[in-house]
Parts: sequence; structure tokens; C-alpha cells
Amino acid sequence: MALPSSTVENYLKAIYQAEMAEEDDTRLVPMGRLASALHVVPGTATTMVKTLADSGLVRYEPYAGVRLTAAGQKLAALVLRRHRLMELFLVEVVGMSWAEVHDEAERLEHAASDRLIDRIDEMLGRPAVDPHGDPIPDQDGAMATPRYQTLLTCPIDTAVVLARVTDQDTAFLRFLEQSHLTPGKTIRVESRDAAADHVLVRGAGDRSIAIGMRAAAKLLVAPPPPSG
Amino acid sequence: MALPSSTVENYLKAIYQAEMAEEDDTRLVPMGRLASALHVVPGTATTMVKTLADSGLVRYEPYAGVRLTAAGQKLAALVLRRHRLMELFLVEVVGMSWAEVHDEAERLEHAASDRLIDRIDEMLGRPAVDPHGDPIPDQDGAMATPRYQTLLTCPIDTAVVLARVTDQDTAFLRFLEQSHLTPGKTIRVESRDAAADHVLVRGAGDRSIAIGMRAAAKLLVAPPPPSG
DNA sequence: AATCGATTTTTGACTCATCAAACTTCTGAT
DNA sequence: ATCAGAAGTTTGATGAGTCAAAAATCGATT
Repeated sequence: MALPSSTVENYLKAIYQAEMAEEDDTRLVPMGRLASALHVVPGTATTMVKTLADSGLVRYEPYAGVRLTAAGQKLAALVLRRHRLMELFLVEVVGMSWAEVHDEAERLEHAASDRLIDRIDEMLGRPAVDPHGDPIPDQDGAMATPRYQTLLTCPIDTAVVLARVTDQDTAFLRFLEQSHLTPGKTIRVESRDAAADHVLVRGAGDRSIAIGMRAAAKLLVAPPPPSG
Repeated sequence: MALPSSTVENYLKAIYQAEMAEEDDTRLVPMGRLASALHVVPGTATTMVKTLADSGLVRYEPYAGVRLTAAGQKLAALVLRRHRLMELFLVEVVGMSWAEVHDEAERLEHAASDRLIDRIDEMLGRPAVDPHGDPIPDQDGAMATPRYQTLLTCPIDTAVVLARVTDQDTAFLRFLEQSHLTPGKTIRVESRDAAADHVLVRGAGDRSIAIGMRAAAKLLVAPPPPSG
């Protein structure tokens, strides 16, 4: 099989991430979701998915959806690896802002060689997560997938550590950055108000911040590390 | 005008470099040279050059050749800037080898944003030349073009500084690296032998090295800096 | 000046990725 | 059980970039 075009890489990545986002383990991504993730019309996604199926990268069930094969999963994970290492590199080494590296990495991930990516991995000390807290797959495509709670489900008035932000929107990330809500930060949920559709969170030394519930669901938290 | 595809960027870059390589200032690049530089058949180059002419990036004279317009020159210079800054960055910051950065930069130059390139430029201290001694155009596409001598034309038994290597071939660069013939090195030509088709060069503390005349023409040298 | 050979252009075809719009299938509500 | 609407698929077309091979042009040599 020839090297996958960046279009193929993007389809695989989108399918992979859509599979991850599903709660149930049916793992069948509907065409509509895939098409809108890739900003193409549904017919385009159908066509492309059929050719991916012919290459053995996905299994395609007409009118039902698509899922990655083992081969597709591995390729997708390696694309994600390139993306996330690149993001971390741009933040840590190049000094770019947390909020702007996603789009940059979106293009660089298709241009960087494995040599470069491995060099970056080494420079960064084989990191486990990228600047958004997303786990970085290893060279074999294996990836830790811890199950975090969200700001909607974690205990109230209890210290938790912001572990991961599952949205790459630049404006959202900028807001978080300005609010000092970045991965690693210890925070606590002061209250949730269903009527107001918000949660109030506060980091040590900061004012409390109201976050809409839709946004709060994108902030994943872990129990604080054992103190001492 | 929409942003140029990487194909367009590559054509402009190739025309620019072919113009530079010409001694006379006719500056008309024949289609055949362009086609082989880009590894396409001549017909493909003709077709593409005509569309470039329609965009006002080149002036095309059928059966004669092509030259860049001012707009094309500026765009080409900015591509070269991205390429050369990227190469230097990969060597200086990422620690890749002199010999392997060309191909990497060849792809990254089309993916890196202006923000990233300017950030790299700043990190590196607004450098004037890349690892091969090639001058780096500034943000406006302006570039210093010093006129060096080559190992074929410089005075014999006189110290000169290796300033620039006008060939990006990986194997050739590896050879130079192993022979300690890298830009900045002070060397002297011991002899030239037309019959043997070689020149003998020696760097301080090294053995003398025989270099074929074709290769020697690719090594550009400058007078040594005023000592003191 | 006529011609041969090299260079260049033209023509027709192909692949990849895409869209618009017609058509098909599925599903949930009655 | 039907059927309306949502979701998905098919069809036909497009644009970018390419090649192979036929045709045209140029130019150097006789």
C-alpha cells in the first residue's frame, strides 16, 4: 500500500476520534457525523469511505456507518501521535500559545517524517499527553485511555486536577488560558445550577468562574495526586 | 488570488532557482530544465506554466522559456525563506543532521504558517544564511546575493572560508560533513589537476581531500575575515 | 536554404477529491 | 402497517495535476 494521502489520514483520524467519542462500544460512526467533521458533503464521505474499505483500513456497512479495522486504527493512532507531539513541541520548544497550535499541527502532521517525530518525542522526554491533556500514542499506536470525570460529574467542593480539554476551538482555549484553566491546574467545583445552565469553578487564588454546562462537559478532571 | 498550492509554490521556487543558476541575465528558463527540476514531463511543465502566466506570476514565451514576474519573484523568495529557515531550525533546534534536513524542509515549507516561520526566525536571531550557506530572504522577499568564488576559481594555497554549498544531495552533504567541509570552515586549495579532474583541498588539522571538479564547482568560498 | 534532430506544445486520457442534486433506504410516529 | 422526513447513496460534473504520444517548432549543420 502506497503512503496514505493527507486526505486519507484525515478521514482515518476523524473516524478514530468519532469512535472514541461514542460512549457505547458499537463503534459505528455514521456517515453524517464523519462528513460534518471533515467539512465535506455526505456523498463525498460515502465515496471516500468505500475506497478506504477497499484498502482494508475500514469496515463499511451501507446505511449504518463505518469503523476502523486494526490496520486503520494503527494508522489513525500514528497520525494522532504526530499531531499531538507536534502540538506539544510547538508549545514547549517553539513557544507558541496553547490556543494556536492545533491548526498549525493540523497541517504539519502530514508533512513531518517519522524521523522528525521521533526526534521530537525524544527531545520532549517521551511525553504521555499533549498540551490539551490528550494522550499521545506510542510508535506502535498504543495509547493510554484513562477515564476521567467531567466538571459536570465530579464531586462538589472537592479539589480535582484539570486533566484534559476535549475541544480544540481557538476561542475556547484562549478563554480557558485567560481564566487559568489549563491542564494540571487544581480547581474545585463550587456549585452547579441546572436552571442557570452553569457550573462555578474556582482555582486556588482565582476568582470563581461561571462555565456553561456544555463547555463544562469538555473539561475532564482527575482526583488530585496523593499529597505529601 | 487564493493561496498558492504547494505545486504552484514548487514551480515558482524551481523557476527562481533556475534563474539564479543562470550566469547571463537573460533569465529565461527553458521548459526542459524546469520540467526535469520538478520531475515532471515537459508537457506538464508547459501546461502549468501557462496557468502561472494567467495568474500573473510568470511571463511565458512559447518555445523560449519562462521568467518570474515581480509578484512571482516575491512569492518564490518567501517559499525559499520558509525552506531555509526551516532547515536551519531543524539543525539548530531539533538537532537533525545537515544532510537530512533538506527533504524534511521540502515538505514542511508548504505546511508552516507565517506565524510559525516568523517565530522560528526570531528564535534563531534573524539569521542571514541557512546550514548550507544559502542566503535567507527577509519577510519582503529581499535577499543578499554575495558573489563567491568556487574551489575552481579561488587562489591556490591561500586561506579561504567555505561559505556555501550549492547542492542539496544527501550523499554529497554527508561526504562533506565527514570530510569536515562545512560552511564556516577555513580551508585552502593545495592544487588543481585538470588531467585528474580534481582539486586537492585541506582544512587546518585535516588530511588533504581530493574533490572532483564538478563537485568542487559547488563549493563556494569567501576571502577569510580580517584576522584580529 | 533545406533538413534532421532536439525541444516544446498540443491533445486526449487518467486519478484524486470534491460538490450538487436526484434517488434510495431506514426509522419513528401515527 | 404506512408513510413522511431524515439519513445515506448514486450519478454526473468539475478542477487540479499529471502522463503518453502525436504534432509543431526551432536551430544548427550542411
